[in-house]
Amino acid sequence: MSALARRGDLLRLSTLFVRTLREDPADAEVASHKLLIRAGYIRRTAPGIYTWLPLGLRVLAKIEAIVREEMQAIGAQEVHFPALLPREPYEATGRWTEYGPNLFRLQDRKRADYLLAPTHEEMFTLLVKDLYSSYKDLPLTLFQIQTKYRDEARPRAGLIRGREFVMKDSYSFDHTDAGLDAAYQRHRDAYERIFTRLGLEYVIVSAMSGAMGGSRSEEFLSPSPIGEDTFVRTAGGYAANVEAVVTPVPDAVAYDDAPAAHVEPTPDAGTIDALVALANANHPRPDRAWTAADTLKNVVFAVTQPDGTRGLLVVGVPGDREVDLKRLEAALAPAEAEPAGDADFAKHPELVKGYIGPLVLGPQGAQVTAEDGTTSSAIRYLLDPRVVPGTRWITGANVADHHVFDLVAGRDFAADGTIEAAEVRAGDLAPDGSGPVELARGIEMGHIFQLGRKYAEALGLKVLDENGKAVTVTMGSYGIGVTRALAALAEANHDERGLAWPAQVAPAHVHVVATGKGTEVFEAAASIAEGLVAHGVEVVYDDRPKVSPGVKFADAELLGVPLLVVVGRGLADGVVEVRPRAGEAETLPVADAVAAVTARVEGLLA
RNA sequence: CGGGGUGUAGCGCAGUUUGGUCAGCGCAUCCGCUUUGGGAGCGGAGGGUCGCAGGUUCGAGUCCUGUCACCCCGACCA
Repeated sequence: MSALARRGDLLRLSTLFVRTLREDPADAEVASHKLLIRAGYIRRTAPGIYTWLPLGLRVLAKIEAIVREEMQAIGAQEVHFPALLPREPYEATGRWTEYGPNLFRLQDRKRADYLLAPTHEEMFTLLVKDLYSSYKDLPLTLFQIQTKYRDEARPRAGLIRGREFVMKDSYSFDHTDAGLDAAYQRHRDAYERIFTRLGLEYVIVSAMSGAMGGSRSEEFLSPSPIGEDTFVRTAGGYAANVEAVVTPVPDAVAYDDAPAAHVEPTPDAGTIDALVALANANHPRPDRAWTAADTLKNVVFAVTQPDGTRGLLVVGVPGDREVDLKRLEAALAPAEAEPAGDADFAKHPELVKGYIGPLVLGPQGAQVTAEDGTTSSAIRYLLDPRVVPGTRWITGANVADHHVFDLVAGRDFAADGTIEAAEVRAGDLAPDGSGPVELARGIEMGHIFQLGRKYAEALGLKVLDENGKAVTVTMGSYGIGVTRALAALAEANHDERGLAWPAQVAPAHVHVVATGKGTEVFEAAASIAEGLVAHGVEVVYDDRPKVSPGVKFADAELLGVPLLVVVGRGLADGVVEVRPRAGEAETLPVADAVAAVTARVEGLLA
């Protein structure tokens, strides 16, 4: 069966609402942004907010159609919520406040609070609660393709990160964990089909479910240097967002022969570099030189919990690594962390800047007793997983200008736990044993995760099970950034001349150019264009009469329609040219043009 | 929120240091003629309260004060 419709669309450039620009817009940095503006697909309306012109809207609709088909294929049913929502449901889950300044808020004439939805978990949950009450109704998967609003602090890169964007979000509802697993896997498979059909290279990386409180979570990234996400992968198949990378834990080391810890004067060694230099000068190792990796760096952060309480956290990492704030926050979510300020240090005189060591931290430091009788460290101390028992360190002695040497983990100090906060570097070993990782960047186009019962609990979504007992429903949440996928497609499919869409999402299949003077070329070109349309092919026809060939070719390359048909000087010999957007031209007899080009289009869509 | 930068015609820019033929250039648009296989030529035309508000001055894109907006780099997310 042909992928073509019964009749295609004919877009005449003489009347199509488009104006191409010869120069890049000044405010665009990335290729997709520049080209989508230059080719007349979108126009900027406000920061991070874009108007869709006919060509852009056609591409968007094709992407949506593919997403919709594949969602329906896994049994998901489409619904559509308002983008404008009342405050109450978001109040119930705490997100009215938790979402913070990223939430677009407004009031109606009665001063009632509303919001422009950044995502619709609450609404889906409440809708199912409204209609369903039995396990027999489950499993259920609902989805919508909706415009979402987030008042991003910094919109960037055109469609890559906008304040208004189109997202497909779906939610699965099950009463068993096994059901959730199955729904998750169905979505994962569907996403693979979607991105394959879009003609987009993708990498599935494990992700942090973070604040959403789920268990399993993966992201679909389009590898691209302009992507905002950093991920790691190995030749052996491991792939993870840097935030989710797990550090392999080394074996514990025997320390029977380790000398006792000893404090040494280290004047002006407040930095790791200075410390290493000084250690090598004054306390050389017999076997090799000291390196930064022999030092234990203790970095102080202020951590703010969602309820507003603030406390100090010290993270201990090998001195050759920085603490990656993104990884730290991902590990601490939903709490937020920031480097400790002068005020924090002032409250804790035991923290001597540049000379902080484990002996005043965590279990070694002061303890506080909570109302319920449990005790915890006054200054929480978490270690990098590499700091295993038996490892020896040079680290701060908590006295200005002094460090302690041969401080042995497990013998001389302990911590309140470990944390994945150290930076990930190329060459680090993957946790699954598949070898060293490489780092790359990608555009996050999709995210699937097992939400669990968080929203169902908060909003009281329960069903009666086989025993007539009310059980809380478990949910999965699955998103695809539709407008972002369009931008990722533009990023992945362009050259210096313009866009180059895969046929499945291109605004049209064929771009017919009539060049030359005289009415014959235009009559022949129009006849071919109409013939193609009659066969179901979507055609852009450049019928502009007084436009030079150079302009027409340049516009064709800018617009990025996959096949170009040139009707011009060859007409005298009874031939026209066909050439792919990035490929060699070949000539065809005029009489065969419609059939041959139609066949090529069908080949591209297959 | 921290750092950097920019606001002059639909788009891209010059002019601001050194107040006074400074309201300009290219692209785009409109009219006429020519041109028609790689962003054409000639002639003509329309279009800007120089981000906004005060101030200095005989005179302000130009100097002063304030203010707003936007873009880029870092902390958040589809």
